Amino acid sequence: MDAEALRTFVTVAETGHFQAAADELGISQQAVSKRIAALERHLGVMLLVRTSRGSRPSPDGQVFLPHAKKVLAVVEQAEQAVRPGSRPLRVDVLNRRISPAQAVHRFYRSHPDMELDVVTLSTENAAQAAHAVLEGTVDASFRALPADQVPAGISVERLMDAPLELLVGPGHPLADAPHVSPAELAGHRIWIPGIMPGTEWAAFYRTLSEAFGLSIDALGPDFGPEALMDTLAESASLATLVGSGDRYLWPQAHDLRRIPLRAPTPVYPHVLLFRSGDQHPVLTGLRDYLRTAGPRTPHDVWAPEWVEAA
Amino acid sequence: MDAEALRTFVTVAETGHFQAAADELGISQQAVSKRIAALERHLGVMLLVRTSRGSRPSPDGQVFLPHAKKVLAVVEQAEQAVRPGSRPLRVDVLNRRISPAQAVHRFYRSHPDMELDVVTLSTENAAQAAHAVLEGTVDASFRALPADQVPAGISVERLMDAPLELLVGPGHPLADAPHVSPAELAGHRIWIPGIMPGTEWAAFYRTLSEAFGLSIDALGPDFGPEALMDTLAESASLATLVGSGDRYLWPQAHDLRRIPLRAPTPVYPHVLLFRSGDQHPVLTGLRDYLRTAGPRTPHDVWAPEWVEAA
DNA sequence: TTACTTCCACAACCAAGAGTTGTTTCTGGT
DNA sequence: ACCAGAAACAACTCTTGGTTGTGGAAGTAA
Repeated sequence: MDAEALRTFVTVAETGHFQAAADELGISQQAVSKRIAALERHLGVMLLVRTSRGSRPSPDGQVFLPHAKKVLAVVEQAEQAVRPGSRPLRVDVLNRRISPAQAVHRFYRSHPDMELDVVTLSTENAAQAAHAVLEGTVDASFRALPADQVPAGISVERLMDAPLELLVGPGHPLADAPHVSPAELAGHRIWIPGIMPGTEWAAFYRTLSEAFGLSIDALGPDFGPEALMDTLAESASLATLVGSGDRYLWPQAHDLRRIPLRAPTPVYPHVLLFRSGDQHPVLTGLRDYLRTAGPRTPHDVWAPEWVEAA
Repeated sequence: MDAEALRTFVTVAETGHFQAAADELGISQQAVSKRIAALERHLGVMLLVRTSRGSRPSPDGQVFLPHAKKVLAVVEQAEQAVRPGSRPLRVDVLNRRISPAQAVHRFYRSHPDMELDVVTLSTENAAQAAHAVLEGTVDASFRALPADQVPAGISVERLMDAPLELLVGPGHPLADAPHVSPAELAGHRIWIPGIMPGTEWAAFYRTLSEAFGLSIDALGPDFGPEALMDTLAESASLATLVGSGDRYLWPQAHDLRRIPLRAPTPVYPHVLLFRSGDQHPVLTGLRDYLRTAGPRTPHDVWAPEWVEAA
């Protein structure tokens, strides 16, 4: 029992002619004849009375007609329920303060009709996030997934390189530097509490420290960004790294300084993961937006080799 | 969008395994895989999450699952609505007194579960009744249709030969004869009021009268069977012909006599018309019943040559 | 009647689809 | 490292649904 057969029967019943139904459906009269014959054979009853001036439903056809319409309506509802774009796009971000979340927010403000939800998966690492995308728990996820860990069925697009900035208190030796190079950071203590082993951002900071000979300290409990900033503000030697687009609320209150890194500029490569072939219009809209209207990446950037090339 | 595809999806969702669904549906695992893939391609979304321990519905699949079940239920209702046997069989008879109506009545009494309606079409003749059958207005009709007038799509089965009997009043010369041959009726006036030209029974009586040299008088208005019997009872010369199984209520009250015709026995050949391939169980039941348990036809019968042979 | 038109079914053909078996890949458990 | 289970992929066959061309039945007009 095929929906097209039912649609054909309904069309013939409504037009009264096989040829008219064929025109409406864009097929030949003979195809209509075959479809009707197959449907009648399947049901075991004659649905249409053929005359030399057209066709009309037989008594059984009159009984069947409303049922056929009902089936078509229910089928339409079923397709509508899962049509790509019928529900908001679910985008996963590591946390709501980092630059991808800000970019998604900008996208939403400029496209209010594009429905989306920003969620934060409690996944261990990028590979697990990729699985969540694959399973449909979320539709897309901003991660820094190593290129050789991209599972089948997942597409990646490196849409945002977030330049790193040094965050220091007013007593720090670099507090008034207009910018600083990664190599100049060697010897300074960089403290990033709360790094969880096995995550892709742990791997990012490890690769970064190895590339420039930095000492990045991940020890100590993570009491949250406020405690971190309190500590930074009072310390003359501690510093931390943040993304230039990250949204921290109170740096001004502590007189903290953001010092851009240059020559080269280390960037955190935010890669968008999504199901290959996903046709959700908000997904394509978001990708287009970030590709064109996203923040401009400076020249002379550094990123781990293991991320997918742009 | 095929019902089988939906059924496959529902089965996989319920069993959790492609192979289990394949077993349940009686197809191969690969066929299930193809059906699901085609459905997902049609809808544009992924419905099932494949793992190494089976499959479960994705978020979109969970949304789609109840819709799929709904479609299947509505399809089942639609098929049920026109399933052969789901409505009473409509059988047309010339009128409710003649022997086919009586036989159908006996069939119904011995098979109370076989639902049927006995109707009387106001059609002109057998050819029009055949059209009514073809169009589904009725499912079957007892007629005496000439073999060369059977339209395409109509099957015929000669199920009942109704022997004719002479109906006379007590004063008629043949009133006390145990039986009479058609040839002996030559010279007697046989009066059958209400014969309508163009009907197949008019043709029957014409053929009969020509075959045996009878004078069958069709003149005069038809005041109904009661008036006919009144007239017969009072006449010493008038006679009429009735089927042996016909049900006339008051012959005894008028002291009318039924004289069987023999050597040969003229029979009215009641042929059942029905749509070729009609699978209505009551139709097959009725045909079986009449073929086996119907009234026995005497030897040495006469019938018009133009009816279909048994 | 005879032609002509309309409407649908049938026949032959062709490409796409749906089924099959055999094989591969992936994953999780031992 | 190996093995077992699950689903996908590949190659093939055969059915199906589409096409074009044609034919038959019924109404219509000359």
